[in-house]
Amino acid sequence: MATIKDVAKEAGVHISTVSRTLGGAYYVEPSTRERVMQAVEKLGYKPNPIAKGLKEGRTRIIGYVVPRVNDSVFSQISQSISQACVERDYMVILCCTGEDTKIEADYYNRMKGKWVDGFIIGTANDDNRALLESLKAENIPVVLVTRSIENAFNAVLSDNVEGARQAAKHLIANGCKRILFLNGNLKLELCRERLKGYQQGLMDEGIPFDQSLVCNDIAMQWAGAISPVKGTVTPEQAVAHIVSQNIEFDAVLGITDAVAAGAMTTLKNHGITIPDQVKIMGMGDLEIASFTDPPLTTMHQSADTIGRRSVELLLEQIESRDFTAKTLEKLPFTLVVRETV
Amino acid sequence: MATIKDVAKEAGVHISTVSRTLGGAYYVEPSTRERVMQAVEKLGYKPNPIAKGLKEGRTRIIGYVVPRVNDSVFSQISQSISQACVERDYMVILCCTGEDTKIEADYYNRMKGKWVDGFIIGTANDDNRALLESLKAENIPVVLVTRSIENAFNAVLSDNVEGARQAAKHLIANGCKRILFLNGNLKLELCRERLKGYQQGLMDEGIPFDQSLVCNDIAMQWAGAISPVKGTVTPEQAVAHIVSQNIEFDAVLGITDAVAAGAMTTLKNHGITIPDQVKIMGMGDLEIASFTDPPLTTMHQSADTIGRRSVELLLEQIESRDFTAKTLEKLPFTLVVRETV
DNA sequence: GTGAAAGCGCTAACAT
DNA sequence: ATGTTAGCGCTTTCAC
Repeated sequence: MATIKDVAKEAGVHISTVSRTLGGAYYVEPSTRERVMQAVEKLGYKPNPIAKGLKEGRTRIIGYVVPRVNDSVFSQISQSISQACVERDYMVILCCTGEDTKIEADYYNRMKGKWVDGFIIGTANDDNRALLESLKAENIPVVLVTRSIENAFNAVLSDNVEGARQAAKHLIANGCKRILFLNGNLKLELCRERLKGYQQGLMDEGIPFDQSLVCNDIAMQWAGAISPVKGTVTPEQAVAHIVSQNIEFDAVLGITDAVAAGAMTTLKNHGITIPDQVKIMGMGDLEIASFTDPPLTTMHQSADTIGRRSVELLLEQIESRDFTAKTLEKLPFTLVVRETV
Repeated sequence: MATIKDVAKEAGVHISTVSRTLGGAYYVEPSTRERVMQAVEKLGYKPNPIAKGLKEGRTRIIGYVVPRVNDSVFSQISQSISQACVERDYMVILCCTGEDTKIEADYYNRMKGKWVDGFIIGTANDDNRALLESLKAENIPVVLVTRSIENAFNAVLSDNVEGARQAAKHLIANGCKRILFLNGNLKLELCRERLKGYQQGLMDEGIPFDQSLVCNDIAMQWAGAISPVKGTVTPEQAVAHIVSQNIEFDAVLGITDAVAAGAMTTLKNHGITIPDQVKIMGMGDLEIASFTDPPLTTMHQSADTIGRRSVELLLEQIESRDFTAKTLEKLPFTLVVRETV
């Protein structure tokens, strides 16, 4: 690897001249510049970003923290984050925490300061809030994705209340009156919000809320992707339980597509026809939604936009060196009608 | 952020003493060590890995290059790579190329040398071979995942020939004689190998190979994940075409689960029953395989193992500074019988 | 307009 | 056993 020294020698100038030539913001004699550029070309010189970062106190690296990338939503978001960063000449350092707060704490400790210029974080829940607060206290730029914590942090996510509300209303508009809501862990603001939206949808249409139609703590991801999280129930188990209790319902709203798909499987196994006897909706619109039978009607979440906006927001802060802004961007869901409603 | 200087001042020693205390391999007076450790604790000091890397010429970062992370296989592999690296105190820098060789070339140029200690690469195809060769020529440790290029590079991947062969044989064992093989782009060694395995399976069982039962250039991923790749056909289109041509077949082997699932949808739309009239198999055993109706019989690929082994192999090379080893690890597929065969 | 030199945080060879 | 110092590759201030 050629260094700045090699280039300087090759061009017969001092290293600082090379640095200035490449830095752009200085005037160098055109003929000198020419020679330098030729040397750069010849040696295939690329400035060493580590040395640069050490000097400048900036690295053009961002830290990206998620529970797991093999989650349909995060894999989509990761993709768009990666692309957005490539375009802007930033690097992404990935950390999958598996929702383990210790691993996460460790990562922040190692990365903050000199390693990364800021973080994009997809792990926000009630457990790691203190961690996030301490990042903020140290003035480290942070953008949350997919999840938020009150209005305390920059975040870009889907409008969960509104999305769930529209889902409920779509179901009701199609004649449903008793909608089973398969929810995740209420530690996640996301789950609390979707629950709220579900309730609002009911209320909008004058349908009474029935607590026995809400199941919490459903595993939100495909079971194969993760070792089962304790305190969690598969959608299949939940639906089987509900059915065995003879609780009446004419629709299922899954907090994610995976949940809806799981529910669908169990329903079909019980000989319940979809959408005739029970209608189903998911939220997310990810891969499986198009492969279930019948294909799943769901609320489409713009994962790409979430990813792209999060890096825009973060880099804006980093580059302006202004960490005071607090933006909460809520992107709309859109209804995708397939065949389960 | 506390630096080594701050710690030295706090402990009343020279910075090199701090460095030695932390480095471990040197003897320092226990009382001194004690004071240093207390200062470290008090200040929450973490060595700056950038400075360290600059000095040592190593970064404990590995570059991870994939076409896209929002691909079921790669998202699984990424997850296990990330975990394996966390355990070993390495960082992962992610680059999604979108199969764009220019982006890829750029990334290597920027990263190699001082940025990363080595690469894990999931993009190998006939187009970027020169790029990979040049990495090798520069003595940069590389491990290929999921794909290989002859035996020219370290690689860990599934045994594609054997996997496809077993799939074909399983179909034949279940009475199939005319197996439609929906293949991807032959630029990928992976596709060439699976084709070969398919043919071997046929041969093993004395079934004649019929070229008209092979479709190449099928899009291997879920269409929603990516903008359609040109020169590519969806499995749905391919099957519709075959059916319209009245080509007879009693089974479909999809090069991936997504392909098999797409085929299944089209068949069902044509009123063909599965598995009665046509049996279906995929390869990979990823999320969608459990959600199709009927659930897909497929060859399970151990994505986790691929990820974990690839980092083990890479770090072995990096840490031994011996880049001459050439390991080609082929992991077995295992048959997962569900309901489409 | 360009060269010299300091310094970013750290490690390792060399003194003491 | 510990302090001193050079140097990793780069940017930037200061001279000339």
